[in-house]
Amino acid sequence: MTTPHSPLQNNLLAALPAAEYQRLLAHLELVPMPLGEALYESGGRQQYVYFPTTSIVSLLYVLENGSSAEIAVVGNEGILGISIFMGGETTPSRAVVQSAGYGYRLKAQLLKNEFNRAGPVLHLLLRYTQALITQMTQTAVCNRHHSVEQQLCRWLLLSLDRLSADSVSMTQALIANMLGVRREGVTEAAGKLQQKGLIRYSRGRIEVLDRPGLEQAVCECYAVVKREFDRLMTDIPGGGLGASAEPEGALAAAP
Amino acid sequence: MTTPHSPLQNNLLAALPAAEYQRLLAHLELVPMPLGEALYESGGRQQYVYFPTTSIVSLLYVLENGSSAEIAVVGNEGILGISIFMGGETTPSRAVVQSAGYGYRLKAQLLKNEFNRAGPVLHLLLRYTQALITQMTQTAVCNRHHSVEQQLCRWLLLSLDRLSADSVSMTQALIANMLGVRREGVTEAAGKLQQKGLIRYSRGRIEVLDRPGLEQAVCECYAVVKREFDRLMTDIPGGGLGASAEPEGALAAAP
DNA sequence: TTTTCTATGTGTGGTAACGAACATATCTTT
DNA sequence: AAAGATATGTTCGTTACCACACATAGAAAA
Repeated sequence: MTTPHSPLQNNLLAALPAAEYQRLLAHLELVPMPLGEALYESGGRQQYVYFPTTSIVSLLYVLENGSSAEIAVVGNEGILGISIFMGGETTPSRAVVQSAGYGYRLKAQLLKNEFNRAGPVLHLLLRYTQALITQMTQTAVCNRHHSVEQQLCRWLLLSLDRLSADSVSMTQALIANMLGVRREGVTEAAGKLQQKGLIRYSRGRIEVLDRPGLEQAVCECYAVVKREFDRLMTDIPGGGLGASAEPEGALAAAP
Repeated sequence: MTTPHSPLQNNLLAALPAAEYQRLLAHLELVPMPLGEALYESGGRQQYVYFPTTSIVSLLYVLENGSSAEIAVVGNEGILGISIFMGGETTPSRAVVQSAGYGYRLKAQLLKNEFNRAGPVLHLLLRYTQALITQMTQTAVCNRHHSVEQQLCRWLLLSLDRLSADSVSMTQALIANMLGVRREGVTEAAGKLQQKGLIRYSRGRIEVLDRPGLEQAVCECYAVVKREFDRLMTDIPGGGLGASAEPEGALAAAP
């Protein structure tokens, strides 16, 4: 059986005005994203940006001693490779596929050109980036103040939102790696959640049995992130920062 | 005695091409930034953006239970109010003056207008934002993996860099609030650093005695952040910092 | 001076997470 | 069915940080 794939499964692409979408469409390339694949390495130049549709990708920072910490999760709501348009070209973090699936990729230069038209694409990407920033900062806060159990809840809910599903394939060891904690810590936390009847766990598959219950158990960090994404990524003002459209200043960068 | 103030003490303003700087200059308003003042509240609409010159400002997230965590530090290298041009208008965090001093403020709408010209101001601000993102993500990593002592070192070095000084006025209680740890934890960590002869501490004043030693004691996080700031904020393609005094062109982006 | 803040140092006991080693369970392969 | 691999569960001693209480010491005010 073949699932029908469409770039519109990615919310950012789906939010583009028709003209911009049409311009990009021909250059979007469907690619499988197998578990564990590294889309970007720390400091590496990025040839493509990725728009996940059915996959989830983690932004990870790997310490010198080998341990790691997740900085953010990106799924069908977002894009990988923000440093392309932010101007830095690279970042010190890695991007690793955390849940296998598909996505579309686009040559970095093409996105840059589109961004430099200073139109709706720019505004959409910047709003997304701000939402991503919120996720990152909330990760910092959560790392400081909340228990492994709470963080597991947050991670689960954020991941499920990005998969539009109620179960995720992921071993406890992998999750521990993302959260930057011990595998045993995840086992213990997951055990507690299971006892409470919130999830069911079995060999690399987590099913959420009681989503409202999970949302009860999670720390405030989840809601903060979710609220910001909702606020920033819906109700996008008609393609203009503040003042109404003023194409006079639009620049540059020959398409 | 009157210290001479100039907007050029802020690196972002100093990096602007002459034309852009001239446009903004008349609207820049010198303001004192007293210790503890909140420039922005969580979720509050922001009327101004701020360019610190001799002050440092912390971006803080305050939890429901009242404890807090610092997300980033902004000094004379940066700007406060990135959500103005990113498009979200607000953020869930607060901005609190951590070290008293001065800065220049600018009406939010004026910066927005300048940003929307999609010229060098846009590129400069986005590069700065990317550097800030690195600081935020590294904070998340550091919170997860490093000791209070290491984090104190990082905090000290980042703050001193932003003050261009070798001492900072700050009680241990305040620092604890920033780092999101107990005051006693800071006392203990500071005591160790003092024993090692790296700093001298006395009633709200920290002097760095051995900066190389501090850089030895700090975790990798400091270097990662510093390196990114250096990389992104110097050698800006198409004008500004690091480049020769050639304010022309500037429209970057198209190689 | 003495008093009164405020800042810093210290001590005690509790807890969450850690590192390491090991036990059990389930899936895959032969 | 047996063997092997992988995933999960459990235990134990250790450590870093916590919360709370309280002691000391500078600075400022009386």
